[in-house]
Amino acid sequence: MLNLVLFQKTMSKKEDIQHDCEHCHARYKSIFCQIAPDEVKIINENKWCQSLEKGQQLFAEGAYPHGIFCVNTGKIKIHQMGDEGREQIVRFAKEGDIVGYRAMLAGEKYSSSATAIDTTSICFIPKNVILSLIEKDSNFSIQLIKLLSSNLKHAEESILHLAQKPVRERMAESLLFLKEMYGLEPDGITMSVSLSREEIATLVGTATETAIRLLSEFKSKKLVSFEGRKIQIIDIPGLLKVANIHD
Amino acid sequence: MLNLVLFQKTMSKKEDIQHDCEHCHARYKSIFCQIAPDEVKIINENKWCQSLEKGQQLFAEGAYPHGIFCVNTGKIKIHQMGDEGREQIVRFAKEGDIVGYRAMLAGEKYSSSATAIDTTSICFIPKNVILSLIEKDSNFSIQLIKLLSSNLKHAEESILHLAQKPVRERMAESLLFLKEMYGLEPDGITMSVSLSREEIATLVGTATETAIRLLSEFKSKKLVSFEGRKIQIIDIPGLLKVANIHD
DNA sequence: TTGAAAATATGACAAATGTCATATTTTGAA
DNA sequence: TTCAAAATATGACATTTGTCATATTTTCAA
Repeated sequence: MLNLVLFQKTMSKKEDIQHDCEHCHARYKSIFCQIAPDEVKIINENKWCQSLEKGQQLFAEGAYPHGIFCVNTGKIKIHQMGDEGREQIVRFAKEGDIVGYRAMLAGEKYSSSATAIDTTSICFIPKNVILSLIEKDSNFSIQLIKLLSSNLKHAEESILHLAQKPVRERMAESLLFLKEMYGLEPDGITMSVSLSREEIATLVGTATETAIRLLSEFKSKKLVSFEGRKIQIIDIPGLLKVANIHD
Repeated sequence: MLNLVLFQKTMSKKEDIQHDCEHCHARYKSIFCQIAPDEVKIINENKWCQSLEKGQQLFAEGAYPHGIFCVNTGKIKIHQMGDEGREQIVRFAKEGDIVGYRAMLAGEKYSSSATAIDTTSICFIPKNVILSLIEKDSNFSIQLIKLLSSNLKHAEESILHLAQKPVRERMAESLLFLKEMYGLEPDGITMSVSLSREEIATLVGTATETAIRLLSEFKSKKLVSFEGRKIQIIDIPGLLKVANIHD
């Protein structure tokens, strides 16, 4: 227990507010949506909340996981470092998503890093709490299994697309994906997520210059418009066509 | 039950031998290695064994899963169809591996197809048996979770490599991967798995001609040698170097 | 505000990879 | 065995994509 207290002290900052899991809006959207009230209470008593500024790292490749993170509000990117020191984004997380669970469940070091791409509030839930929940609640296990299955499906789709689709198609697809993932601002066209050209490039799997050129091309073709990092989705059918997505 | 009997009749062929799960060599290597004897009995009574010739398809993208397949002996490729009708291999399975579980657990249609790449013997285990096992045995759930985690880790590594490594590096890496996955023949150098150049290309994520050229290059550099589809691994340190793999 | 650093943009070019055409070899069925 | 079809191999070339150089713009701290 002493360890945990020390750990919490290290992680906490003055501004961090400890939320109440029972009424947590993020929990209803998460894998914890169906667990018993008793279990919610246990999580509530053992969890630890933390705020992250945009750009702040949650965990790093190679470190050992001590629990999982549940995103309360905000946006997280999961990324890996390639040979030439070039980052590759492999997944995103938003409200209700959990992060850092793959390595913890496998009992391995993190194979990816996680970094906030917006102001983010997360809760940390210690490993022993999760493991005992798996033991007690088979429905929770099924939620976890479905989550992993969904991630695996998306990852295998990415493999297919990286191997076979040209960069232009992947760029259009990535823009549509970001729109689905994080939605639009109240104006109905501006994407809620704001990424640098370099980050977009590492998501698409291309050079930063190529990403910039393609975005400019899409702008001139009136598929999107942008002012700096604020990107507006103008022509969804057009983007679907460029992405070579039909049905 | 009638449905199941009909299904089994459709799947079975005269030559198919019904193995005994209790002493199954493949089970010891599988996610079923730790389950209780009672559960083994239930699986044994409900499973159905089937033989597949090289090239025979086990299931197809878009179909609905009714259970999972456990590989007894042989080799299976998991592949997806791309836009231009080009196949992409996303995973392999061997003795003790289970196949077709991702879609079944997620309650979705298959997102990939599975095809034997060698004479293969598999056992089919109905969905209800697996689901009740998850419910009863949390240790089994953990095995499943670890399996999915491992697949996800490999998939995300593939994403990184497809996005960032040149084809030559990926080819060397794929050859080393196949050697690890399926091992070598008794001579200690010939790879046990036999794939067409086209299949190797769809694993590496490149054009068939490029795959052929790279293999010829590796042969001339004495990294490998081959006679048709029988590939010998000659220089492992050399291949590791070409693959840009260090530590 | 101002200036340096970072991010974005664009051109010119190089390199990697894919495509097409066409041999050559291998395979498998008649 | 024999022949046609499929697989493998190779050259020539086109295309895509990446790299490098260099502007231009934006950002942010002093």
